[in-house]
Amino acid sequence: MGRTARTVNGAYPADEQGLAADRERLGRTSTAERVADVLRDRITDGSYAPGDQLSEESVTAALEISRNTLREAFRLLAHERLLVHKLNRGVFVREINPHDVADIYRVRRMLECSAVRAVTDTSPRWSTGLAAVARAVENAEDAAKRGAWAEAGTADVHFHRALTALAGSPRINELMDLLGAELRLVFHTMPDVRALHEPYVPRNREILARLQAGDGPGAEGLLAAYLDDAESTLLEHLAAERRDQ
Amino acid sequence: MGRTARTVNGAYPADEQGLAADRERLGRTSTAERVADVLRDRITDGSYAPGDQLSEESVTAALEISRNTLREAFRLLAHERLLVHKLNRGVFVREINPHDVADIYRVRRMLECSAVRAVTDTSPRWSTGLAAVARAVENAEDAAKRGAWAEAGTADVHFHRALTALAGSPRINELMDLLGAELRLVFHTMPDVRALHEPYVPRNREILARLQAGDGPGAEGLLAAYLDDAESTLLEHLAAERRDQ
DNA sequence: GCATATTTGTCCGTATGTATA
DNA sequence: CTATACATACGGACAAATATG
Repeated sequence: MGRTARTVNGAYPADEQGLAADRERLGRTSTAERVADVLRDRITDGSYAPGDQLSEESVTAALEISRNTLREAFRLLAHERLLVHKLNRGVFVREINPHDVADIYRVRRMLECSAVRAVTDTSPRWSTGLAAVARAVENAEDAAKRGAWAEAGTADVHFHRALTALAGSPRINELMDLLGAELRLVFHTMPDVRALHEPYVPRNREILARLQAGDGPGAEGLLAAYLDDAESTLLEHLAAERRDQ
Repeated sequence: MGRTARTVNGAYPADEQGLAADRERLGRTSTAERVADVLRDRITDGSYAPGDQLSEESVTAALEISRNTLREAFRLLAHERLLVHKLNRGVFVREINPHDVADIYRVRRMLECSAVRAVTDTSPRWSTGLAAVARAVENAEDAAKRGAWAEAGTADVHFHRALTALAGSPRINELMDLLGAELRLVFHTMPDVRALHEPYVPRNREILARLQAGDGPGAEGLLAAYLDDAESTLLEHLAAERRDQ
């Protein structure tokens, strides 16, 4: 997750004028934001399942905070689409439906393909960005070798985030973080994480190779195929799960 | 603004499972959201200028609401990037800098060009979307004829929103709404709104014509040139304004 | 359908911490 | 350095909506 790159206010350092002053404040967060961090981890690691209600009373008791503070944290996570706020009923862990998955991949196709297509040569302009992509590929390969498929999934999210980061846009990076967090909600319901991630490890390596050769459009073709396949896999799984219930 | 299309929770109807139940709740909003609506209007119409602080005390007194409720509204608007939240200092109306403008246009180029390029024929698949684009063009032409340049600016925002809406993605639509609101913050500092909008009215008409002919790539070329020019104009204005101060 | 219990929505008062003149 | 103003966070209270029996 690129979340660590964000500052206290959710903005990226480049957005601010006073960089030095910003760095000084980097470690400081409000209680609500720290609470949101805790809850976000619980949600993305599956401790809270999609559809679960987070009652104000239980969470305030567990974390020893006031209701007002917790409600601010809820707002933050609702904006990240990890929680849904139902008026007078409370907040619930977001449930991703097939329509959401289709839209997430629609957006990813637009953003990732645009970013990758712009790579048209082997100039050093892309070198730092491609280094991040390469690191993600290596991490995925390493995790796959060790059979750590959850870790491979994380590396895969990093890989795609690094691809869109080639565009150099703070707003796009932030959006990709949100989409990645949403997708984790789905990944967590998948029974066989290995089958989900294994095929994509070598394909990511191929995409990287094209980019390193300065062939953005070629990489775009592979990437589009990748995204279509990944979307189909998730949608089939969701349909199967719905039949079971 | 496409804001009217959004439901209480900020999600689009298509995101939810129970559409009927959703419609029932469409009119209902929390106090915090109604407060956010009021403040949003005040910000986008310029009553609050960029950089202004919105102190909790003055706003709670004016609107007769509690600080807790106001703080929830602040969170909403901070997420829309209309306010910036500075820890222990309060909330301020967002000030857009050149770096922001460059990024906004970078994102717009990616989204709008992708959406437009996908139009490859004259099939009815695009007809409803293109009708919305056409309406925006007509509204802009009508406003220009009457010399209502602020209105023409609004129609221009609608035009571009309608272009990206061709992609059919709720998430992209929402993102464009946010970018549009941010851009209004800049538009409002421009001294000559006529010079800003007038040249683009006929260019929008041209883009529409290409799309109606099923020539998405052709429209994309015109659109890219449009966005480059608009970005340059805004950046030059911001630079000039900075010199004045 | 009704009455009750539970939970959220909203407000207030206050104590503490932080920034700025 | 002090004083002032303001934001942060807490806890209690009651109203309003919802869920449950």
